[in-house]
Amino acid sequence: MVTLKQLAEKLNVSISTVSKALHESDEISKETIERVKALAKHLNYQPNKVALSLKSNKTKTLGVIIPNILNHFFAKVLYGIEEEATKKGYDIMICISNESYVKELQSLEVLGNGSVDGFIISIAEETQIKDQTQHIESILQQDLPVVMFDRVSDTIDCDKVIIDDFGAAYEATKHLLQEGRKQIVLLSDIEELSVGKLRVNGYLKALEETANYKNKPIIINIRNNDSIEDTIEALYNKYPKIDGILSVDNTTGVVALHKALKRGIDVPKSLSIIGFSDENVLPFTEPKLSTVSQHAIDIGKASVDLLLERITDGTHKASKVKTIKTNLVLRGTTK
Amino acid sequence: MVTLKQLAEKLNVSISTVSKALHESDEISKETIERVKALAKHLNYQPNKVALSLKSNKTKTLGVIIPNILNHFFAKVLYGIEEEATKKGYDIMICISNESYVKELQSLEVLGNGSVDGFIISIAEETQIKDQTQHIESILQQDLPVVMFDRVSDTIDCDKVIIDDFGAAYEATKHLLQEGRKQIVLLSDIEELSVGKLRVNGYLKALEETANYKNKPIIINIRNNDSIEDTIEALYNKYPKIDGILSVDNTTGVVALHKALKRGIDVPKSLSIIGFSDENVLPFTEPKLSTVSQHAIDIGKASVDLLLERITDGTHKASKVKTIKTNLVLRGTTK
DNA sequence: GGCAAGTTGTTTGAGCGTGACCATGGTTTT
DNA sequence: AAAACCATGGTCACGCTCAAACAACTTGCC
Repeated sequence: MVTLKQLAEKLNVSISTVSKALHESDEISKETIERVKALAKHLNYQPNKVALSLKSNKTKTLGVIIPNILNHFFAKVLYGIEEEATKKGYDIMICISNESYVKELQSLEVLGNGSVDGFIISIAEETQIKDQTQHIESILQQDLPVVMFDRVSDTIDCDKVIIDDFGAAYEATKHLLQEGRKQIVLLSDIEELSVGKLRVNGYLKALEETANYKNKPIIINIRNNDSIEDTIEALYNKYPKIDGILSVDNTTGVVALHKALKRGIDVPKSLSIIGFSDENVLPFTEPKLSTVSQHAIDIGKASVDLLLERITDGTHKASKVKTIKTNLVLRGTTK
Repeated sequence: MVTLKQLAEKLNVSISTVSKALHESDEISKETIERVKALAKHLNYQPNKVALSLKSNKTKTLGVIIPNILNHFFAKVLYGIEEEATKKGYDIMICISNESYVKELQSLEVLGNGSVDGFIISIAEETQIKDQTQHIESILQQDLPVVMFDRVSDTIDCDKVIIDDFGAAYEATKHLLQEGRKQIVLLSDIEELSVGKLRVNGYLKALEETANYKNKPIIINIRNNDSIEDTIEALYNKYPKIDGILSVDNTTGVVALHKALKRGIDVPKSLSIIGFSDENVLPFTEPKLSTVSQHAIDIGKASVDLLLERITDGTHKASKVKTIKTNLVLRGTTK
């Protein structure tokens, strides 16, 4: 890399003259500025980012910790984060916790050594189950701002970006009820997560509120080692009268649709399905799956904006929680 | 952040004593080492990574530039990159080119200012179409090593990780021929990419070699704005006798399967389908899609290994090209 | 005309946090 | 007393920015 020193030597001026010239300081004569700039351009001088970071104690880099990059939701949030960060002149460093508490802890430690100006994190399943928060508190104590998204912890006081999981599931269930569905099942492979629980509550609330809904709520939790397909087959066998499905994750709804079609069930005439999937599954379904759209890109964007605000304004202000609106996109699997 | 200076002040010793003590130098007495270490631990001292980088001119960070994080193949490669880099003590900085040449160029420039020790890149579609390489050459000239994966450029001399796209498509086509298929269609939504072209060639070669294959090759290219579903419907209408499909991307195969089933075509009895999809689509298909497995995680891992080797050994050695083996995983959509 | 005061353009120096290297002063050994 | 050793301190450099100092002029004023 070309340095100021090298430019200075070639031009027979001091380092700071070069520095000031490149910043177009009015302390420097126009001719000198021209000479310096010409050479800098010719040699393709670029200010060394590491040196700037050391001097300013700012890295212009954000640390991002996500549980699983193979989950399309997180990939999409990451997309939003990258886009917004780049737009604002920030780089991002990525760690994937792989749903492991230890990996998450290590990632925070590694990036906490001055590598980043702040963190955006969605916590690992293990962290959420064990309700571990010390590692995040520790980062906050070092005055490094943290923004949590989607999977947040109530015990940590920091900025957060969430969707209204309760409301989204409530609204989706209400829609199924309005269609006149009499036996609505909730499918979930995210039982352990905060968002999973909130969505279940939204579903339950909607059913409770509906006086003429006679059946009991049916909640099917699919755990990591269970076969989604077998579980759903079993569901259809056990409840042949099922006429509504709310899938609160991004896989089970699609599988439920395929299995229903295979059984000759008429979707949406005799069975409505709503999922929390993303548009990426749409080419694979027919009729097209109706979904709760979570605006993952907006979640990423909002997380960056909150974090940058915090980086600029400091840690003294009260924490903000931003709720990204969801909307119910009715397609072919609902009436 | 706690610094050596702060420790030194509290302990009433010099900065260099603290530094040496933390490195367990034998110039320092055991008691002092103990005292220093105790305080360092108590205050959670961590060496400032930026200062180390400035001093050593090494960042222990790798720059990763991928065209599209929402593509499951790239997400999976990224997973492998992250895992291997972390294992080797490196961080990664991510840029998403979004298939745009300009964004790719900017990313290289931004991270090339001393932020990273090397790059792992899969070039954008636009870059590949325009055959732009100057920006990458420019990075190489700065002695920053570059490893290209999957979408590589023949005109650039650097380490590369590829799969044997030609061979994989050849082998898959051969399999369809061995099943006795008489009219095999190739589906692609990656016509413009080097890998897409190689896969087409593998398909063509296999057909050419087969003397008793009478039909002409049929290649259906689906461009960005085309509807995959409409194109495939049209295909089935135009060629009712089609009995084999090779999809060289990760979407069209699944769609072709669904459309075939809907038409009542018996898969795999009267139609075989092989895709280049990843396992993530399997829950959504029945019968399960037979695929060419690309070992994306291994590609990521190999890219990191090649890059670290290059970082350690310098840029003088001849470039390496590593080919990751594919294998044909026969599932339910082939006989 | 002479000299302080201002103007202009540049250089010097300090410091960000760290570790390599060299220096110092005190004690012990030969 | 010279040599060796020990524990610690001091200095420098990495590349950069910024305040302060400085040199060489030009003005202004009596």
